[in-house]
Amino acid sequence: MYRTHTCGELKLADAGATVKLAGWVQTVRKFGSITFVDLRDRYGLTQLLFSENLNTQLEQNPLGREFVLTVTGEVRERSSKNQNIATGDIEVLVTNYTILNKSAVPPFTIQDDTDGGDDIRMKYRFLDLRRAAVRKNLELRYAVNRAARNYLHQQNFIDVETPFLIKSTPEGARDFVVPSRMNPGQFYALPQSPQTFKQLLMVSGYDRYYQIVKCFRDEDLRADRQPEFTQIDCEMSFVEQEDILQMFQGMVKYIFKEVKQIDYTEDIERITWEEAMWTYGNDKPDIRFDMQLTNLKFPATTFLGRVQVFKNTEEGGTGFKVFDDAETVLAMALKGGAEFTRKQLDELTAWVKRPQIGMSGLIYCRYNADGSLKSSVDKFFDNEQLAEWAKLSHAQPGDIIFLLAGKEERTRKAMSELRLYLAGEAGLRKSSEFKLLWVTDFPLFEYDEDGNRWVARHHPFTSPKPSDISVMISNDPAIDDAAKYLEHPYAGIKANAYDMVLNGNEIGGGSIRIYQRDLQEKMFAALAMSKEEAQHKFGFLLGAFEYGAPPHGGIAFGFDRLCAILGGSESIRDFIAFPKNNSGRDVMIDAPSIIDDKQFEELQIKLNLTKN
RNA sequence: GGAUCGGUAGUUCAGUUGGUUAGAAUGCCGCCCUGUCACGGCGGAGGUCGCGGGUUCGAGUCCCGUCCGGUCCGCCA
Repeated sequence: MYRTHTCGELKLADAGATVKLAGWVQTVRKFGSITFVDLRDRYGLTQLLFSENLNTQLEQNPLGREFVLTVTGEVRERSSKNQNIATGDIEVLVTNYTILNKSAVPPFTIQDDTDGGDDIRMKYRFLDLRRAAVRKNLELRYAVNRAARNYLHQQNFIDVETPFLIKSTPEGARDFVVPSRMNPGQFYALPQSPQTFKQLLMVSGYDRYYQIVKCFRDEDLRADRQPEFTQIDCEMSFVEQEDILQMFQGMVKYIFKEVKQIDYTEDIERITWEEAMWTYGNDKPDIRFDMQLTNLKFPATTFLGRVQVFKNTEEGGTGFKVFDDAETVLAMALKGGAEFTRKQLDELTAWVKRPQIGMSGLIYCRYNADGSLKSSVDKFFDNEQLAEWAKLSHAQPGDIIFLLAGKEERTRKAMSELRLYLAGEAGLRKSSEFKLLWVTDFPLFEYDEDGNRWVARHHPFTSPKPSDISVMISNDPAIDDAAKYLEHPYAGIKANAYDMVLNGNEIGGGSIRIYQRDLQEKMFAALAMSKEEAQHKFGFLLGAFEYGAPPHGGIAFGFDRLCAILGGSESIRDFIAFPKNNSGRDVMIDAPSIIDDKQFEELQIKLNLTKN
């Protein structure tokens, strides 16, 4: 027997007991004739005391960091206790020890505040995973997994596994493909999500399905995006949007309670996509803080019924060319911002001019504590006009108002980024505070100017809002004049889709699906997919819809991202045991890699690299 | 595909205007130490400054290219 206890469980009450422990040497503190060793395992640290009778053995078999030991000894109360660790009241007086395995000197210290950088820690991830800080993240991940399963099980969901080797349907993200040896020249694709399979399970009558499942997308990575990632994938039959929202806000609240001991009792706010874009310039707004946008000018084609503050050029304009030429002008007040120095404002201006943001400038208007207004565009606007901006953007004395002008989409995005940046700087984005939000009523279609066709904003199985189904059925999707796509009836069709947003991150998204063959065919046609193409790619689904498909809908949560946010981190890599790096590589096992000629031969594949 | 930051001792980093033998901390090795827990004290070893080219009397430092890593834009139904 290697051990009777773990390194995290011995307490003062165990004093006098003879125990065996096994674990890794964290530190050796030699002290003349006695030696202290901190022994570590998954459960904690226990101090071992080697007294002088073991010195001969220690000289012959010295201990080093990360050596694997099993020790026998007596639990004793410490003469000087350590309040910082759970086992700090006791130590184990070692009578006998065995080195089970030696260790090379690790390239970085295996401690919470390690001296290792990301690069070296990823290369030696198996050592990094020994650190309590990383282990806690994986424990949190397991807790979220357990909570989700418990909740869904209680709600009568069944976990059904779906295949990983499926058919490529190049719609949306790029597929990872796998060559088939037995079918030369043909390829499987790895699923971007089990979407069609879970819909088929609905047709099969499994009316509540879930799976915590790997999904694969061959797209560029980010701190919060990996090529293989995990979703909590769910689908239900005989449901409307409201049923789904209730069921899954219940799940998220349950996870908060189980994992973070947070009672999220308040109602989860809801906002339509259009409202979100109008108010926050973003379809996944962070609502932990206010700082709403004020639309002073906007294209007449959108947000009908809203009043523009700035006149268009045809109507005389404002005299300020930047505003007159702009499609959109947005304003946003920042609390206490009147204190900003010229240097800070210059830095903010440089910040919005970065290519990633791409604005040509930042206009500000100080609302000083004494009530006076001072703007960077004073010569174009009088005090009365500045006062109106202040009023519309709900600025108070002591605040500053920022204005951005330009093309609608870019300006919205820029202001949204500025909002998040300023809030972050002001400490309004605390990782310990959680705020959920449902975003609903997304547009069903987006217009792809290059392809002169509609593309599905969510995916092609998303149903329109019930009230928009007739609009879709009775109109031809064809567009004659690309410039006037916004006037096409399809531009206004809303999807029966919803996203769950947590602290400005999309953690889940789903929709009520199409379950009638004719509507699904109309959708494929709208996406410029021929009948033959639709039959080739999705014939199995269209066929299944003819055999009694029930109304159904579902949602998928980004499991890694949810864990990261609950753990207070920006990066999902900290919550994945063996993540990929920026270029999609696993630097520990050095994958991907070249394969043997024999493998190419079996697959009847020849390389034809066109670059390098 | 693009932007940007970084690459110097095992590790994390500093390195001034281009100028003598490239430093610190930590880790590692040796000696000392019976109550430490970030132990302490003394001593020591450890460097192809990512790689290639260029400018220069002289390059860690400047220029060009390239590789690797981080972050972001595009992309991610």
